Amino acid sequence: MKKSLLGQRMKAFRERCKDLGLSLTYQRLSIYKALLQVPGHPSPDAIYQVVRKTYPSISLATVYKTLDRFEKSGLVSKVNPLHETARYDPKVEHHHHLVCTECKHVEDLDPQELTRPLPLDPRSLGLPEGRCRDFDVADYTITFKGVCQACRRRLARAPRTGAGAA
Amino acid sequence: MKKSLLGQRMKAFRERCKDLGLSLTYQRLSIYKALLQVPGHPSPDAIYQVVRKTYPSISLATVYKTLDRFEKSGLVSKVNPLHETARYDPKVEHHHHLVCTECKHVEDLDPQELTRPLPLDPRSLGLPEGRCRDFDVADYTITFKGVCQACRRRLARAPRTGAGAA
DNA sequence: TTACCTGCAAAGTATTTGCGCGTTC
DNA sequence: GAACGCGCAAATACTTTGCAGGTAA
Repeated sequence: MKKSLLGQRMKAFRERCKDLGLSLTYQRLSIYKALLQVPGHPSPDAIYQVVRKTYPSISLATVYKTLDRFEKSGLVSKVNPLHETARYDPKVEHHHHLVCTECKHVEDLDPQELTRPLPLDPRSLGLPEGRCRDFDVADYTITFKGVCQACRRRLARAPRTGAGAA
Repeated sequence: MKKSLLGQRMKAFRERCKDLGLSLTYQRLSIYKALLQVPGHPSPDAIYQVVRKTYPSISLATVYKTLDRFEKSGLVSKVNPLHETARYDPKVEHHHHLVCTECKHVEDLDPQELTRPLPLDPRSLGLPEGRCRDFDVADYTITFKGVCQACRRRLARAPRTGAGAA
């Protein structure tokens, strides 16, 4: 990442934090900077290892807490999973998933069910040439995120209370 | 799941195991059956809880080992993640991912980069009516799985040895 | 000054592993 | 009978939490 762009992003980050009422600490600044600089979507530990070089006293717990704070504030996104633990599916053929963001329930969706069929071959999906050259793409899956019927009903009865909801 | 279909699937499973040289134990049979019966893509623990009702002496470790074995044999698929630990991304806008199945490296792909643009609204993607009614879909992400350039090179130099590769 | 944030250490949860006994083939 | 698979318990990995002292605003 170019130095000027990095500076620009860091500046935007500072402002965003201010708006959100988040204190600007060197830990937060360096964690965010590491996230911008480390390619490939680092894990909390990977970020910790990077930040530690500059601030040896930082703790892994702080990195976890901070990333969680950032995510809840919409400053970063968690690549992962809608569900953190392993989940298995007896279906091994190419298919997509509907995941409930509330209860983590997962439903399968057969590609044939799509009324606007998509090509099976990921290359035909419009991946730019350059990316295909770098990345030998073998397969793709669409993950639809939403709220299932049961959860919608439950939420309607007992909606999220307080002003906490971002 | 209808009883007849279940029986049919179990039969196919037995045959598949035989072909693969996997011993047929009641643990494996009941774990696979639970996977077919429990909706929503159960976790190892959820499967354990189900199987335990019938075979109280089964251990959770066996469930883990068995599911792993099944996955490596192509009998089941892991819904999750290409990477088990948390991974963060500074980008919060709607975007897709390219994930290297070897090193777990993740790259972002902007929807605009697709030469064949897809609608932003997941409903326009051809989700069948019925599913939309049940599931209030808010968003979708495409995950392209493949092997990155660095890993391709590495594999070319030191290809997977032995007959283990399925 | 005061509320917010950090580091530490301990706890919690998820998953893996080594090993001796039991079962399948 | 030999190879394979199982249950147990301990180990490991990842993540969260409570609290006392430190820091930003």
